[in-house]
Amino acid sequence: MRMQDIARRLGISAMTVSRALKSDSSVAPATRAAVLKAIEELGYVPNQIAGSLSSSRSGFAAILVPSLNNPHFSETVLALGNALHDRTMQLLIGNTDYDRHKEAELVRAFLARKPEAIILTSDGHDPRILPMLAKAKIPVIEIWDLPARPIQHVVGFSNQLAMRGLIAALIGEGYSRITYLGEADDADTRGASRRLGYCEAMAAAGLAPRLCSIGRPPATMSDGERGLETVLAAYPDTELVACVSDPLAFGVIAACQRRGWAVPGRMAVSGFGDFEIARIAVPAITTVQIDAGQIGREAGAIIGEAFKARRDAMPAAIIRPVPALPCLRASTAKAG
Amino acid sequence: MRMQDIARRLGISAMTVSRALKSDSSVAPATRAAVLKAIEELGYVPNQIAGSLSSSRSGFAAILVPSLNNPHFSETVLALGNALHDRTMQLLIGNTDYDRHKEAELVRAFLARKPEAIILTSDGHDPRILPMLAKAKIPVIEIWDLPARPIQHVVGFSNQLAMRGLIAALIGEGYSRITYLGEADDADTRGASRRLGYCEAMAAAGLAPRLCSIGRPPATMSDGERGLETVLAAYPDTELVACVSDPLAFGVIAACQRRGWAVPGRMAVSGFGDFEIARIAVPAITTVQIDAGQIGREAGAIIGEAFKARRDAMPAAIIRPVPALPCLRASTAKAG
DNA sequence: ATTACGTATGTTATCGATAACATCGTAGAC
DNA sequence: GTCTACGATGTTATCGATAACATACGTAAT
Repeated sequence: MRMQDIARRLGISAMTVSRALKSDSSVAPATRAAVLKAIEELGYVPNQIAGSLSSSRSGFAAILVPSLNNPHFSETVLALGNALHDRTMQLLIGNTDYDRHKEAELVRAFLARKPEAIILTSDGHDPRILPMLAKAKIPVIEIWDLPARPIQHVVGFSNQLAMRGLIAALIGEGYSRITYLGEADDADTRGASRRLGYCEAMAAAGLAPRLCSIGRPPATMSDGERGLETVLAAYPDTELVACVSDPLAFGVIAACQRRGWAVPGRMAVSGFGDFEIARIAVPAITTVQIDAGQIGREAGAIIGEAFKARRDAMPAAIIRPVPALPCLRASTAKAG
Repeated sequence: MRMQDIARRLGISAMTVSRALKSDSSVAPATRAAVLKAIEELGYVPNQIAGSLSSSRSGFAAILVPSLNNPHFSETVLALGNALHDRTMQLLIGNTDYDRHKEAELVRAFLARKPEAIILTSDGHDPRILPMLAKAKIPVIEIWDLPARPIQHVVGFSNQLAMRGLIAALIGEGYSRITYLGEADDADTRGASRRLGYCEAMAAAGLAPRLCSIGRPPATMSDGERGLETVLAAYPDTELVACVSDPLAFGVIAACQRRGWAVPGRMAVSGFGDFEIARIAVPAITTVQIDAGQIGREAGAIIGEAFKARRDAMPAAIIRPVPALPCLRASTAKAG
């Protein structure tokens, strides 16, 4: 069924049907009512593929996340989806699985569908995507970090500074034998940034870095449970395990509790991200607070601004930092 | 840039370029190599919108989930995405937010993009989507439950039977003052099914149901933390809180621990779904085991079968049950 | 009364790839 | 050596909506 069929049925032209479906175009109220009624009765669903080809507006934006399973990214995706919904745009979601090659493949596949904007989460990209993105001439937004050399717009924070701040605060609390537990793979440069931040904070306090790693990202609760062994094998005198993320920290805490070790007391643990679990867990987990939803909303706002700017010309790159502050909780409390 | 441009550059026709990009069509190896080289050099990305309109194959499937934030659904989505990737299909993801109206809106919006299959997660649908789905003439797969009146294909399990089985097992362990904690809103009929299963198991044991509810779905850890109060206010003698999901159960356990109550011992808690947290938490949480990934993979397989069947005609509805068995863990262990 | 303009609608061309059909050459069969 | 068949490629029509332009009519301004 095509617009043509609706039109013929009403003795009007397809163009009028098309116009009746756009709220801003001029159609007599009676005509519009008749069209909508016919569409409803016939259960007609317009073919947006044809519409997109003709109008060269696809009506969606694409977002690539490293892991949909990560509640943080899904919260960002959700918030962005809602923001776009208000602009009657849909969101196409891609999962890169922390893999640059897969990301490049997805970028190509998505660009083939002509998104009106694209949001990238990982910051270390396959260099081949840059020319493709440039040619696409659409807003590109990198989120969840502050890349050294941004492609275009950015909404994020410095993972390095954030982790450095957290570790510095913990050193301030009196900890010194702090061991870092994170991913081995440098493909996740957010993880690498955090590790670097840890090293800097240690160095600033005159302490040697103590690094341990689980496998490749994402860092899961199960990784944390196993990770405690790794940490103790390498640095038996560890008094605080600084984890690359909250779920990993939760796993470490669980492993401690299984051994009958008090957290804090026998062992302190910190995370990163302020996942829900960090607030609910007993003990509550010291972490770095990030508002994942805000990142999504800001990205949505930038898309809106970019479209407005395109009309007025002058699409300047927007760098929008979001806060990422240490939040000390029970898991690293010093025995009072 | 169009295929035409690539073609002209090589002195061939656009059709040959098109063919060079399909691996199964007959093109001279030298020609194909030249085309691929030119495409690479020019950074050409085919316009799939035009391709879809022409070939009437959009190359993607759509899935609607109630909540992307729920790690279970995101695992299903992930597994399905991988399964489809092998068929060079992409996955368009929609979030219904446990809202039938929103679901209907998304179904319409997705169908406008002509997906080649559609997967629905919630089982209580807005009746208006049925004619639209029927007209679309594509495979429809309902997942995560066994609907009383399936639209077409199904991959899932009976939430009602699963919860009944779990509660029966717990009654078998010697519990009787079991209070159910779940969502209030009937829009989430999976939750309603589980509640019903609980009621049946209690009735079968001659016990009166003890129902408490948090707000509308999804049930979060925070809801669980608050939920303990609700339970104790209504049924102060509760010895086991049976929760609609694992995160909720975790919240209840955390609330108990904050009060200094031993779990189990002073209070037992069960969940549903076998989320990672159920295995890692201390104590590990008694739950119903579901393989969320398997549901996604099976759905992917059904899409494959449906396409094969379409060629051979005869698209019979496939009902594929997946296991959902009680798994008793420490959180409901009786003091030995 | 006439011009001008705006609203409601129709007509035609177009978006870019691909299906379907047409053509040409050449390798192998007899 | 001629015929057949198929592999490689070109040509044309098409998918369905919409942009752009065209038309017709009515109303307000002069």
